[in-house]
Amino acid sequence: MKQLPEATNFIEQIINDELSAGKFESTGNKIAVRFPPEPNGYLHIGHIKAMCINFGVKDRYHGTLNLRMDDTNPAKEDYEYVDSIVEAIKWLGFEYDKLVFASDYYDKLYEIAEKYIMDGNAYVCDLSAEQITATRGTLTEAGTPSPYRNRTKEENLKLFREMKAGIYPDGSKVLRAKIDMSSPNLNMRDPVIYRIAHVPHYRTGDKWCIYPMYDFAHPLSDAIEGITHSLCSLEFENHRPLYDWVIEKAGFPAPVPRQIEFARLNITNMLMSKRYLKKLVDEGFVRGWDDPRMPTVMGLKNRGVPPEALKKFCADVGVAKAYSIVNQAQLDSCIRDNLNENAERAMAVINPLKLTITNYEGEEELQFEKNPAKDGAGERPVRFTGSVYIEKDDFSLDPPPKYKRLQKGGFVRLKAAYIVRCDEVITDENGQPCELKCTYFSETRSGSGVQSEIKAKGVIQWVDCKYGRDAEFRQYEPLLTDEKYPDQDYAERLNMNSERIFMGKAEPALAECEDGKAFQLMRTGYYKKVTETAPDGTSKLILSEIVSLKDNFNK
RNA sequence: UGGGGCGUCGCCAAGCGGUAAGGCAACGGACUCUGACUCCGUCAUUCGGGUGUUCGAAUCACUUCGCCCCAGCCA
Repeated sequence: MKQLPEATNFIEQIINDELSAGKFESTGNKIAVRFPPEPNGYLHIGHIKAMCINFGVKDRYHGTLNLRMDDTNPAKEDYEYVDSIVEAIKWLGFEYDKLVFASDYYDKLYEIAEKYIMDGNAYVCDLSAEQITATRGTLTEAGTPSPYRNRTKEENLKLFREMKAGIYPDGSKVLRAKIDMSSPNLNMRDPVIYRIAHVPHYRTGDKWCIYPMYDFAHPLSDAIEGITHSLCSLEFENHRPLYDWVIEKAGFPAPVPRQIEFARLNITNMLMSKRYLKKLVDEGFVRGWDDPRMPTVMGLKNRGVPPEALKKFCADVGVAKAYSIVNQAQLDSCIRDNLNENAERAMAVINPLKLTITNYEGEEELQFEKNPAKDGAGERPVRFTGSVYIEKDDFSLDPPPKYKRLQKGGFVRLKAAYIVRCDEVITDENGQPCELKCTYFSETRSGSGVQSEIKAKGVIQWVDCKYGRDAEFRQYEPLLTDEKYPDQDYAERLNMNSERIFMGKAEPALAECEDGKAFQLMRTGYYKKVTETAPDGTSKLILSEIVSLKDNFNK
């Protein structure tokens, strides 16, 4: 036996233990997992954790992973979602072995259901949904057996075939597993395993009018595919006895798949339930499932978050069984960390304030370092004419203690250019500064290496008035702080500006680079550049926020 | 109330009877043509509480408290 990989979480530890105990010797010690989303919505960051766990096991053990569409509820599922799921996984860079569908197994599942009937493990029940609920008992009281529980195999088989043939209306009959109506586990009290639904399925059309339930289809799909480990979230713990029962009664040979549960991902300020995400889309609070404010994979992608940052985040967060809510700061940190390495630096001002150098004439080309965090990133030219826009925040009429940027009579360095002194502040009718008149010191030219008497504590970014371009800045607020908020607060929060738009100035380099590229705007944050072309052919430069820079301005 | 789980630093999380890893956050300090980054340092005598077993416990036993999940013909 080859050496086992070092386990990075409790699931891998279990697998290692099983491997060393020889559990999978009969199947060549092959580990097989699956990722089983239901194609009824878009994948979100919570799914990324599940994928990291599953693909992680696949990679560590050189096993296989099936991407399985868990499509057993025709009322909710569609190709739109399967396409989006495949696209999301591809973007994340995960590679699965096979794309399969639970609906591929409908025939086999049906056969197994007939076997259950012949083995006396299932029966057709005529009780209504309400009656089934009423006779299921409570947490403390046993359920009462259905009057149809002891139908003969022949009768059950005939009825089940008739259900399949479509002669009964929706809800009139179901196939139930015959287990134990007094089990303390409600899932074992004769759960429904097949229901009638005269609803066309997006893949099988109207071939079927009876559909298997999750508790029946999922374990059997796992068994059919030879899955060794079926990893799912904590809420399925109560289903595990049923999972095992279903496979056992179907008669699959060992080794049989084992279900292992882990805690799902929660992040502060991030909505992680399909129900609410769908509400945001349906009620028009966002532009779609892939809106950059959405925690969906495609939303994150559009936001400009690198997939590697998401994987790093999942690795950092780990896998355990304890309920947890991770601070969003942890995600942001992973995103910044990645972008710090990979994003070029650029200058852009969101709230422009004009700064005119009174003693500068002509124009010149200066060099701007592309990325000081990355060796060999090099420099690129920036044009400078002595008339620039700076960020309003980078000037203060009434500077707090330790203020390092520009104030009247003070000095500051224009990044990659010169140190300037503010001589005069021109204010508007409200007393707000609208233009600064400054003096520059030629010996302080960036990169000149000249030692000057003139010193500046701060360095600020700027955009040249002549060469700068108009740009639209989009910044985002969390859509919701907690999905458990009552609906009232929820609506209020949605009404606040989750997307703020500013018109500002950006240096030409930003307009000229390729779309989708991430930049760090000096002192501001990481932004993704996109160009939007209007129907009339005019295009606008948009810089949308990925994550803001950490700032210690107030220390 | 029955059953199934979980409780280790502000937030995640290692630990598996031999004397509390790591990450995020925070806080000092250095560096800096980004108040970013980087770098150095600080940050659990204690593992929900109690009681036992043991030379020795976060790890075992008992007990107690708290939180989560389950009564869909959803997954």
